[in-house]
Amino acid sequence: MVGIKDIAKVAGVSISTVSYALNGSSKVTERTRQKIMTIANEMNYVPNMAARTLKRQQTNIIGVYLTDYGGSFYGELLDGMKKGLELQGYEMIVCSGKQSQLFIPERMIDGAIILDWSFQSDKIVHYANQGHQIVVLDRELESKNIHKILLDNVGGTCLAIEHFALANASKVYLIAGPEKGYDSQKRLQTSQKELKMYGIDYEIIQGNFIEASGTAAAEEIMQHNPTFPLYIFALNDEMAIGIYEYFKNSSLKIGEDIRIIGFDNIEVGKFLLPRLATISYSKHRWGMLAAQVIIQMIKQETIEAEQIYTTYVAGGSFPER
Amino acid sequence: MVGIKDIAKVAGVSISTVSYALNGSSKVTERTRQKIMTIANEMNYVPNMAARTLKRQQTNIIGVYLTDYGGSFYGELLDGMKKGLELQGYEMIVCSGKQSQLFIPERMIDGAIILDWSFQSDKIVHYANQGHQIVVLDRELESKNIHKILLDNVGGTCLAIEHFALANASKVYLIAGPEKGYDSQKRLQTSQKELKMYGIDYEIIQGNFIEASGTAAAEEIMQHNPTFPLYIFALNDEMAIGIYEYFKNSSLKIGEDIRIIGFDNIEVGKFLLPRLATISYSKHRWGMLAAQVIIQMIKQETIEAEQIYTTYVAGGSFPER
DNA sequence: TTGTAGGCGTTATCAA
DNA sequence: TTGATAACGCCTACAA
Repeated sequence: MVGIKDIAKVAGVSISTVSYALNGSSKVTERTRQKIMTIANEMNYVPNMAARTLKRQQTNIIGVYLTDYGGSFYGELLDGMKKGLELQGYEMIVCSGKQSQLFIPERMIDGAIILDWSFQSDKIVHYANQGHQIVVLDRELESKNIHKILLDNVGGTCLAIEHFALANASKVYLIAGPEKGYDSQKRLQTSQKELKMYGIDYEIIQGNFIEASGTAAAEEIMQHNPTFPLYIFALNDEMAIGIYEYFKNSSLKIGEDIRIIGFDNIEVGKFLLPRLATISYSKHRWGMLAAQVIIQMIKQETIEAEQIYTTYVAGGSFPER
Repeated sequence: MVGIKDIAKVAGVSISTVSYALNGSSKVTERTRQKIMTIANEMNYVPNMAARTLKRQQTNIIGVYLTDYGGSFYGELLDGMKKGLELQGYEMIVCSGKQSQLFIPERMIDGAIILDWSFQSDKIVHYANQGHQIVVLDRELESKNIHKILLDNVGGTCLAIEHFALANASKVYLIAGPEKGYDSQKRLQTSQKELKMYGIDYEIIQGNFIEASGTAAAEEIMQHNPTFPLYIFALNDEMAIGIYEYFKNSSLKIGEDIRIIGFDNIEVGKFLLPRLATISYSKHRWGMLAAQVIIQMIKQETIEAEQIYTTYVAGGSFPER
């Protein structure tokens, strides 16, 4: 492996001169710099990250933690983050799982963005207390070195319930997400509260935010001999897709007998037939914002609290009257 | 930050004793080890990755390179890789974009798995020649330190074309993927060759493997006043979904007037109405295999060439006679 | 069994 | 303007 030492030897200068030249210091003549740069290029020199990190005590890498890589949800969000980080000269790596959580105390990354309910809150707080910078997108955590950027689940849920009310639904089935999940909890709580307010009956079916659980939920509902039209609020789109799946070969028609609203506005929702009505928000902006905030934290700049707002997207799965 | 030096001070031993104890060397008494371990835990000691890497010259991290994070394609593949790597005590990070390609020469990662047509082949070869271990999933590259695990595009394409032939199609529209992409090229070439063999007429519409290009392709086809039923081979499922989108509000029905076969068997295909007929293969196995091979390369073990085989998945979008 | 010391590749301080 | 040298935190041969 070629290091600055080798370059120094070839160029006939000392290693410190090489270092200065490569790092654009004004302490070397333009001529020596040129010479050294040329040699470095010819020798395919690339600085050793470990050595540089050890000395600098920073990596310029931000770690993003996800529960898993599945689901069609993450794409836009990650693209947004990446763009935001690139703008500031930071790299992004995407991780998942317990082991890679160690990157934080190991100082492999300068900061972490977390959207991973399997990442325990006390661990996050623990790391933050040790001085690591963390942005959480999926829980409320008040602590030094932690900032949160949350989705306005309450607003989104209210929008959805409002539509059920306008449609004069007498009962709504709520397909819930994972019990530990923040977004999931928030959506469920708000749904219950709002439905009570409108005096609408409801029933909760436990799901876990993946398609299969939506299908299972639909099956469960059907076993209860429900009355039609059936009103379903799937607390995320993936489960709504699972519901479509269940009724695919049934004589019951989505948009007529079965009326569904989802949440998240994932890409494929718009390709469903009929289109899935859902709650939307800008995942791209969410990602950009998260990137911005983690950098501001690292640079010790002041940060203003932000939230991601939602809108209602109409679709044939929930016809307007 | 607490380092072995601090632990040594507290424990009243030298730093090397601490190091030995933590690394499970047999050069310390069980008692001192216990004592040191306890202290280390109490002090929340975590080894500094940069320092350790600098010394050991390896990170135990494998980098996976993707073109982007979008698309519902990657989930299973990454989960497979992660599982395979975990089994061997390696961590996985997912990267995208030019900048992060530097992780390779910087020695941030011990090896790379590439499924990213925007990663230039000559760069890959260059890195490999410098001794870096690389597995490619999206191109044919014969070189030292490079192994490839490819999808059997030829086999899959033959399966699809065979079905068009069996259906007595007289003309097939081929919706192509990105011109630079290996899988895309392979599928297109094989399609042409096979269709010629069967004496079936065809027309190529350029796409780029994303949904929108499928919709555009459908529009283009319709402007040609085609005869029905229309036979379409979408070289990946995402574009097939785009085609569904186009005909959603049309009087033409998919599975009757429009007969489609896709490629990849992505999750959502089975939720489409009618189900998308497609070419399937195990993404999970592909990921596991890639993980296995990169580790074997690092450990200098012998590796046997492998390929990922395909099967045909029937669906209402292409009714059997 | 434990301690001393040199080195991994860079950066940065201080002299020259 | 350049060069010698001491860190950064950890590992490990060698000495005690």
